[in-house]
Amino acid sequence: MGSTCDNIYGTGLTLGLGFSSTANQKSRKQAPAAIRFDLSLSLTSDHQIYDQKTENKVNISSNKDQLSAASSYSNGSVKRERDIGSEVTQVERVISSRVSDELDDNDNDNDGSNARKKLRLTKVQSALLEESFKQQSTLNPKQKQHLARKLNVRPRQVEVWFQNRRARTKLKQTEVDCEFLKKCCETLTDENRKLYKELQELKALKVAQPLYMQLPAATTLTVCPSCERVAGAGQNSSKPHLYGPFTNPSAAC
DNA sequence: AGTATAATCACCATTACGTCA
DNA sequence: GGTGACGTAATGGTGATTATA
Repeated sequence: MGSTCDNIYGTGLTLGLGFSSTANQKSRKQAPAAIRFDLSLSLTSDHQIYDQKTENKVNISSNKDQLSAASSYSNGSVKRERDIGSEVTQVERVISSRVSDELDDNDNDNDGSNARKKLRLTKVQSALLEESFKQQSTLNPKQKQHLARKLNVRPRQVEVWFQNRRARTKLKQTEVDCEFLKKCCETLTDENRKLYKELQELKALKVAQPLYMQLPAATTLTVCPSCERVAGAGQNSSKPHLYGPFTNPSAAC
């Protein structure tokens, strides 16, 4: 066991965690992780994170950028600790997460720059994720862990992939809905145009044949049950049919 | 039992990286 | 080789819900 400092802040390293120890309300998700990190982990003099509970040590770089990246990734695994329900302690999870994160950093961080590294999933990984998504679009923590192990990626990456996948699905569905509504709108506009035209024809008919005005009061315009048009006497089939009380509606068409 | 606080999660908007034409 | 468009991995913020003190 290496000699330990009282806490990580006693090392003199600037961690660059991106938040202060007084929890920022807008990023309260991050603050607790920082507090736990502070309380349960120490930085040994030989640049190792030391967990007093499990007596585990993790080699880390003193490069503040790497520490910062590891912290943000470990944050994801800390917050899921309660739901996983395994016997592994929370700190062990932090440690193991950090180990894998560190490996990831080593894989990706060749130049030691602070640039965001974007991992490209392989076709096999994407296919497996897609397959899982087909079965269910959300994963519980256990499934997430399992899938992450299977794919050899971080659980957070699986989580992110599913989140983005749901967003893509939603976007596609929105496009489909939009297209459908557009068609509905076109149909209704068409229908409206036809009805307006019929109305104009009826108005013209009313002016040309004032006889209708002399019909008994009981006379009403009726919709022809066959063609669902307003029926009119003496019209051809393409025009509205108007029939009176003594006209056989079925004969109108 | 009611309340305040913290933790977790899904969702969303946005950013930034990798690829391709 | 430079560049813009595009797909998508990753990030940060927010509201809702749940657990805990």
